[in-house]
Amino acid sequence: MTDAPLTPGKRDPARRRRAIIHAATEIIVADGPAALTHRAVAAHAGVALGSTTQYFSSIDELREAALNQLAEEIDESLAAIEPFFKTLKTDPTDAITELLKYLDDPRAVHADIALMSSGINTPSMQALALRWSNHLIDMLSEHIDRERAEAIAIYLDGATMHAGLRGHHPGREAITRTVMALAGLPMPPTTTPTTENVSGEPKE
Amino acid sequence: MTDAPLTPGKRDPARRRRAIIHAATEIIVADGPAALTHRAVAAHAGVALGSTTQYFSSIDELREAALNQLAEEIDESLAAIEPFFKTLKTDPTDAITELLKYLDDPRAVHADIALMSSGINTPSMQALALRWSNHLIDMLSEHIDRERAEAIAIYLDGATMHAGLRGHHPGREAITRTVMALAGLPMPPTTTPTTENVSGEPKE
DNA sequence: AATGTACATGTACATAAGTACAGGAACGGG
DNA sequence: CCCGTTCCTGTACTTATGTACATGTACATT
Repeated sequence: MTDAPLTPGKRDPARRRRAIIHAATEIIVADGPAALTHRAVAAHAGVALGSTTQYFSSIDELREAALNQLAEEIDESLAAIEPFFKTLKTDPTDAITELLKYLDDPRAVHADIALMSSGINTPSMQALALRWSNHLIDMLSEHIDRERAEAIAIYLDGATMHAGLRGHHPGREAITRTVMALAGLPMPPTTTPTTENVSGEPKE
Repeated sequence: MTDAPLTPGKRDPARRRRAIIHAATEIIVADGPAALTHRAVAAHAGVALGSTTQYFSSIDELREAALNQLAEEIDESLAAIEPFFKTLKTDPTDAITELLKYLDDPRAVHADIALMSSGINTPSMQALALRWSNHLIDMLSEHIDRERAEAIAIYLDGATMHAGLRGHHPGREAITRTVMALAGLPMPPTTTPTTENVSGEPKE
């Protein structure tokens, strides 16, 4: 379970395997699933080329293992967010704070995008790509109806893509208003007055 | 401008170039930007390998040309949708119908996803990936305020990813309700009674 | 018809990547 | 200390791909 660097030559299959998968996730997060090569993983993990082929019967299996790892991480983040949805209706502040943590985390954002990209072009990865989305919908469905839960999940997927592309998200206020609108809930009273525009007319 | 198959050996640079770009777009749409190879393009376009290297100084330039073509197509679809946004506030039916045409078109959906994927991992493609999103936001901003326009654009990006992954979109009714909620507008009166759930409580 | 130019084709070569494997090193048990 | 097993390493081979280029072909010009 330690994260110390591997000693070359030393026998430690479990840790070596983890180091290889971890290096693979970093490459995928940085450059996308298509950029994964044995040699890049070996260089990044500090192991010999042969080690990257020993634990996985093909590069596709290695990629799959790395994507599974990323999906796992996302699932854990999601589980950590879940409790905060309980107060979504009364005060969404905490739930939004947790969502922002995710959108502010480049690794999480790019991991999610890598999963979606994989699911698009690799049928066997579709289920994995949809896992976190389905999980989120299920969690939200405990508190709001399913159609709205799906709408919020879809919006957050879009927000993920935008965050990945633009390097930033729409901001706490905008996201709060959007999620509340999708949840069919009124905005909670705020201490600082909001510049809400109820009419929907353009401002300028 | 004709689309008839190319005659091998015949000299027709302009059409050949278009055929190559078109073949490249089909490969990108089908298997993603990373799957593009000169040989795949040559086979798909029915031209010699050498022809695919003649018009573009590198495979990256060919990919870029193909992605530009796809962005062009999306821009045109978007321009076709624009007029229908004028009645968004009074009756969104037509606008939603146009959006559904896009979400129901696998080529358009996968083209959009390919652009986003490229923008994620290739900085020089970011601007292109954001073009249609920005265009849509500008169009919507003519009728609703900018924050809501952005929210709708982000939701539609998410809907695009979902459509690509699941093979279907949430459905006309759900999309209509979602877009209206994001626009800050009430649902228009319907002939068939809607099963609207104003409270936001889960149904079951 | 002759001919030069621009285009098209296929081959050839260099590089990169996946994979196999032979040899060596570490570790556990005698 | 010896030895067998398991793991680690690096090299070598095969295939795929990008790219260069020599050759061939169509077509415009004369």
